[in-house]
Amino acid sequence: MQMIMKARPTLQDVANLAGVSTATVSRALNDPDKVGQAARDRIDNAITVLGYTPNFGARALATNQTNTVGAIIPTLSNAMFASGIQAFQEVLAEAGVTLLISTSGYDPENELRQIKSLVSQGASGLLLIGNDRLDETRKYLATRRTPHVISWCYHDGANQTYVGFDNYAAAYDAARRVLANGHKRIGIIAGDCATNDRARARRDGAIAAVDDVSDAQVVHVVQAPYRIDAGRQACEEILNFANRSTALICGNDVLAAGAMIAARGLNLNIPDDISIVGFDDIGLASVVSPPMTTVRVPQIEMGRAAAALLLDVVAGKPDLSGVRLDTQFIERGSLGPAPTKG
Amino acid sequence: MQMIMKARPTLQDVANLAGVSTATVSRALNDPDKVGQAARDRIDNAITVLGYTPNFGARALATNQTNTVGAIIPTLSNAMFASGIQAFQEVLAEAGVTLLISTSGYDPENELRQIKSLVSQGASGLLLIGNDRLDETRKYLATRRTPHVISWCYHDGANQTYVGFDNYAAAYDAARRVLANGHKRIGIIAGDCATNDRARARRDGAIAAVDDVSDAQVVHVVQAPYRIDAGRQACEEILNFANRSTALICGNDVLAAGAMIAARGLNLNIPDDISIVGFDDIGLASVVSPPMTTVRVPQIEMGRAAAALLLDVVAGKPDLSGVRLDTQFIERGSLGPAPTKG
DNA sequence: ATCGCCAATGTAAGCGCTTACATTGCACAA
DNA sequence: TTGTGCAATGTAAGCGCTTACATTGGCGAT
Repeated sequence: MQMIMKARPTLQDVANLAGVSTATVSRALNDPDKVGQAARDRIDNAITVLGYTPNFGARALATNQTNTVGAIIPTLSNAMFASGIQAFQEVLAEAGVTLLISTSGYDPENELRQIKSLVSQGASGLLLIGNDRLDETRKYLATRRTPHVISWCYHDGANQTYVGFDNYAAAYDAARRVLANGHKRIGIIAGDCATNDRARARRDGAIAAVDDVSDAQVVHVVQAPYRIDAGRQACEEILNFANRSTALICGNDVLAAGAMIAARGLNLNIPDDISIVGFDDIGLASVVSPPMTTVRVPQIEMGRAAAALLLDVVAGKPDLSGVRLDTQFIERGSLGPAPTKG
Repeated sequence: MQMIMKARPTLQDVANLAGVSTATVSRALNDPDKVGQAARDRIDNAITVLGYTPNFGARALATNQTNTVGAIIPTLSNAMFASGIQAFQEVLAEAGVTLLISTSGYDPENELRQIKSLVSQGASGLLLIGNDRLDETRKYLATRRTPHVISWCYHDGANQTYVGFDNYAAAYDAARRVLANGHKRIGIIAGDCATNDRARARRDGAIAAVDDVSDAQVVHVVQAPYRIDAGRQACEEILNFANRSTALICGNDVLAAGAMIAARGLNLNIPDDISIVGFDDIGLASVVSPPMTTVRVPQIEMGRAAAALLLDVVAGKPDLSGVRLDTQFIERGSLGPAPTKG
């Protein structure tokens, strides 16, 4: 007895089994109302018997649409991106759109490469993070008229569709809160600013806030990649100076967590000896002790909004006004009044 | 003056501009050696002038391969998955393969739906997490002969390709270490076991270890979804009993972090009054205080290995033996000797 | 009984690419 | 000079699906 190894069944196979034409099967699949009850039943049956699944390529070719969008993010290792993307994907899935995902590792060249790859893989829209981008990338996007939305940041007026928040303003506000606690000597542990406009905006926002207060000053500004150990090391550097900062404003929670470890290592009490504030409010922030004061970023909401908007943009809806979300300063135990001079 | 809005250029357009046939252009793209220098130059030029990008659907249709694989994971919100997937994606990208991603939210029905969706979107291979799966899903995979690897767990002998670790054994080992510290009364905060074989294995492994020691016992076993607040609540429940556990073994670090908060809330000292151990060793574990004793899972390595193996499986390599990775018990401050009876 | 209309279905032409096979022409050997 | 062989290129047949257009037949109106 010979086992016939049939290849993946096609529309034609289904049509044959059901005794109808391929057109009818296609209609039964895409627009059931157009097909009679009897035929529909036979078709449904044939489909399950054969285990038929439509061929994506063929469909894409015939309809000229892929039902697929792509996202290029710096890294999934950052919890903030991960949960945002999670929300993003959920909304897409509800709309029957599939997500192609790729990471750039904060490298603009790599970002362009990934963009090209995803586009040629059929992404009909793109989610991009932040504003630091090669000119070539912008040109590519423009020439192709590739629909895209930019997230995790927000800017007015630019003819771009942003779904995000104002990193500068949020950092400015956070720094104000710190200053309101009487701190005069501020240290800043920024993220790696080279190819990261959000990190820059956060740093600059904080610096500006301090500069706006006459008797306060930024004593140290260092940069470190978003890793705990980097945060710790940066913090150790800063704290080893005489007359050190009484408050540390960090580029994100991971950095701040590293800083907290460093401070503890130096036998400093948080917040009595030194205050530390983070940014993002990832899960970790509320678990460390003391709980971390930070800036809550609406990751989930941002992901959802970005998906909704991208879907609109891809569908050619004319409204590309973007969405600006609010951040919230979350005060927890790691921020306290400036120590009174001993 | 009228602006002619040319549609996306096709191979044909490139061929016309370069004065060659489409076949030659296609060859120039896929197998440059087969094309003369002169023609190749003209083609390259035409491509950049036109801004040509190959049409994915057409290529997929013609070659019957998509260069795309899919991953269905429970959630990206869990740092462990996020960083594993990150590694997974990086390896794929190096191989020129694109990743379709989807989340199931630990729901088997949803998993099946997502699998079907990704397959029909052209995924030629799948990364799946764990072993809890609808029979229908297994059947679907088998009928279709959809290449797939299963990760985040490991089993011998089954004719499945696993890339992961033995959750049961790891939990058993962790519990042994706890017992070695003299603890006799053990509490277990397991993850949600209903549709999660890893959570079950971890719970059962820990229970078995305790059972294997004659004078120790499991005093409480509760389940909680992998969320900090759930972990805290579960812990509060457990600790409110008289004669409570002296050590808590948790289904993952997030749960353990919640437990630590609860313990602190009850004014218990960790580890003097109560020891707490987690599982996964996500970033958070080393940041909390005291630092968390946990089981390190080789997330990155697992992601990379899964990608490599999936690529092989898709390519039809016969060796589907799978990869078993080791976990490591990481002893930190949250585990201490059992308190001596006051 | 006839006609017209419309729902149900079929026919067949692509969609943009790859590739087996056919053709061309040039370098080299005899 | 005439073949030969081979690299370079062209021709054209699909890949599996959608869809505009054509066809069919049953029903109500006349």
